[in-house]
Amino acid sequence: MTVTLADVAARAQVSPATVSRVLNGNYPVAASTRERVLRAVDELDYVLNGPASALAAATSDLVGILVNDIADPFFGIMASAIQAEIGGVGGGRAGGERLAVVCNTGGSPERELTYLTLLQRQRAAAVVLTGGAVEDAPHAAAVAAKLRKLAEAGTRVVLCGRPPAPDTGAVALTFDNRGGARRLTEHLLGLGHRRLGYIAGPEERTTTRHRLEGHRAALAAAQVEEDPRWTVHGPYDRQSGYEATLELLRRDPSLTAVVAANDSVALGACAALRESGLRIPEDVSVAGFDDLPFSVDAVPALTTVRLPLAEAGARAGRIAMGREEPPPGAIAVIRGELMVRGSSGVPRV
Amino acid sequence: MTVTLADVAARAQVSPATVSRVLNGNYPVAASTRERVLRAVDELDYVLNGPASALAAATSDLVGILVNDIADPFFGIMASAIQAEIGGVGGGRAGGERLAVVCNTGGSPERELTYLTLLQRQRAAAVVLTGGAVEDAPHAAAVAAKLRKLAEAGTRVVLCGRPPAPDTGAVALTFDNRGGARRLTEHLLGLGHRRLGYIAGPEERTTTRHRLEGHRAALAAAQVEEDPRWTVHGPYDRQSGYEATLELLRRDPSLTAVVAANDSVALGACAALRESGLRIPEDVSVAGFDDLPFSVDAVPALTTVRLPLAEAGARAGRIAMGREEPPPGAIAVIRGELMVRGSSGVPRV
DNA sequence: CTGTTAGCGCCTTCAG
DNA sequence: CTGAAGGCGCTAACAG
Repeated sequence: MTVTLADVAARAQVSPATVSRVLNGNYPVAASTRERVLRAVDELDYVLNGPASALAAATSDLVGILVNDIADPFFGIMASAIQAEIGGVGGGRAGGERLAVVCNTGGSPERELTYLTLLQRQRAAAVVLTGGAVEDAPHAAAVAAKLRKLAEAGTRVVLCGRPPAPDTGAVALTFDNRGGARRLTEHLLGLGHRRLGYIAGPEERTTTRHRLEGHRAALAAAQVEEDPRWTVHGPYDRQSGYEATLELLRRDPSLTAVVAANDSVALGACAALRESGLRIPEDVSVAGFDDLPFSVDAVPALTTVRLPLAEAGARAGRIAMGREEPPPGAIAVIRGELMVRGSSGVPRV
Repeated sequence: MTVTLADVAARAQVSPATVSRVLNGNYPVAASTRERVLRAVDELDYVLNGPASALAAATSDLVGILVNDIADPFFGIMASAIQAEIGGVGGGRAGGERLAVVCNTGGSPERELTYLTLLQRQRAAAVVLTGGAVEDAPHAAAVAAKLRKLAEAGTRVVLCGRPPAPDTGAVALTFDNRGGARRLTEHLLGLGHRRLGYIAGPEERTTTRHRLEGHRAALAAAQVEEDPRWTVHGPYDRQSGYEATLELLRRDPSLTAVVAANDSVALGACAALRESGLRIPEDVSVAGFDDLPFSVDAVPALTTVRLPLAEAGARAGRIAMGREEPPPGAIAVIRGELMVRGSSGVPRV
C-alpha cells in the first residue's frame, strides 16, 4: 500500500542502507548511485516515514514554538521570525527539513506543560518558549523541571522574550521590560505628569511585574507619590484596556495620563477616553508598550516602547538550530526603544 | 538511560501490552491494575515515545494547521479557535492528547507544499488549511494531489476560509467573500458614491479575486462604469494600503471612496488619506473587510464585513477531530455580515 | 481482563 | 563507497 524505503531500494537496485544515506546526505555516496536513488524516489513518489526515522535515529525534525496567544501580533511576529529561521532552511532537498510548529498555550500553565510534554514525547529537536512566564511557584518549578529534562534528552531549549530559567540549560533572550517601562514613565514625568494611571497585565506574570516595577521605579526616582487606586490589572487585550480606563476614571477623574501594559490595552484605553469626551493628549496622555504595527496608525499615534520582536525571534531561531552561538552566560538582555509620538503631551492645568 | 514502557511494565509487574492499554485507554483494564501502572508511570516519570507509538500504530497525534501569515490576526484568530477545539480536549489523562500545531507558509506555495509533505511524513491525524489559496495552476494541482494523498493515508483534511478543492476528499468551510464584497460596495453605492478606488490583495489569490469580483458585480448591477485606474494590487498589509492609496489619489484625486481588500489595508489607507489632508468620511469614505478586533477602534470606526473567524475555526477544528459531521456535500458557505460604521458616509459634492 | 508474539520502517554499526 | 543485520519502543492481533 504505502511505499517504503525498501521499495525505493529495490527499484534503484541498491540496499535500503544506501537509500537512507542519500536521503540523509550525511554519508558519502557515489554520484551515479545517488542519481539513481533520487529518480526512484521521484518515480515512486516516496515520502519518508517520520516516526520510523525518528524512532531509529532517536531524534526528530520537529521544533516547537510556544506562544501565549497566537491571535496577538506580539506573538505572531516573534513566531513568524523564529519559524522563518527554522522552516525555510533546506533549500529543496528532503534532508535537513525541519518542521517548525507553533503551539498556543492561551496563557494557561496547564496547557504550557501539556505542550511541553507532547513535544518531549515527540523527541523535538528544539523548543522555543516566547513571552512572559507565569510566576506561580509550583508551576514555575514544574516548567523548570520539564525544561531540564528536555535539555537532558538533547532538545535545545531557547527562551525568547522571557526571563531566564536558571539551572535548566536553557538559553534566554530576555526583554528589558523593566528598563523600557521606566524610560517610558520618565518621559511622561518629564512632560509634567504627576497623576498617572497604570493598567497592568494579568497578575502573576513576569512581564506584568517587570513593567510595573519599571513604572514604579521611575515614580520613586522622581519622588512622585503613587495612589494605590491608580493601578488596575487585566488581560493583555483591547477590551481590558477599555474597561480598566473607565474604572480608573471613576476612581480618579483627575488623572492626566494612562500608561498601559501593552499597545492593545492602550488602544482600548484610547477608545474609552474618547467616549468619555476626553481628548488625547490634551486632556489625558496615553502610552503603550511593544510598538506593534498598528500603533503608529492610531489617532493620535501611540507613544510606546519598541521591542525588536522580529530580530529577537530570528536570533532565537538561529540559536535553536545551532546556527548561532548562544550569548555569553546563556543570557542576553534586549532593550526596548522609547518611541515618542502624538498620544503623549504636557498635562492640562 | 531513558525509561521505556518495558521499565514501567516491570515495575508495575504487568506486561508491556497492559501498560500500553492503560495509557491509551482504549481497552478494558482492571481498576487495580490501572492504578498500579499509573503509579509506576509517575514514579518513573515515564514519557511515552511518540515516534515509536506512531510507527506501531501507523498514525500520530499531530494535527497541522496551515496559515498564510501568522503575524496577521485574521489567521491568528482562526488558528486559535481551531487549536482550542483540538488541543484542549483530553481532560487530564495522557490518552487522547493531540498536538495541534500551526505552520506558517508566509503565503509561499513552496512552503505550503513543504509543510504538507512534512505533515504527511509525520502521518498527521488531520490537517487544516486556512485562508485563500494561490491560483497558479501547477501549484494548485500539486496541492490537490497532496491533499488527495493525505486523505488516502487517513489524514482528515479540512479547508477553513478557503475554497473547496474538488476530488480531494477535503471538507471545505468557505467564506462568501464575493457576496460580502458585493454587499459592501452596494452600501457605498447606496450612499451615492460613483467613483470608488479599490485596493485589491495580491494577484493570483482566490480571496483577492473573489472580493474583487463581488465589488465589480455591485458596480455592474448599479451600472456604474469602472475606470481601470481605480484598482491597485498589493499585499494584505497596512503598508500596502498606505502606498496604494497615495497611488490612487495620484491617479484620480476625485475618488470619493476607497475600498480595501481587508482591514489592515484599510487602516493604511486611512493613514494616507489623513496625511493627504483628507477627512474620513467627509472627503473620502473607507471600507475594509474581516472586521478584526482593532477595526472598531479606528478613528473613525471602520465600515467593514465581519467574518465569523472564531466560529468557523472552531467548527473546522471539530470536523478535523471527527467530533462534528461535515456539512452536506462536504462544503459549507459562510456569509459575512456588513458592519456599517463611521468611516463611510455620503460623498462630497 | 492479561500475557505473548510479531512486526511497524528506518538508521547504524560492522564487514567487505 | 556499499551491503547485511540488528534493534529503536510501542501496538495489535491472538491466545489464554
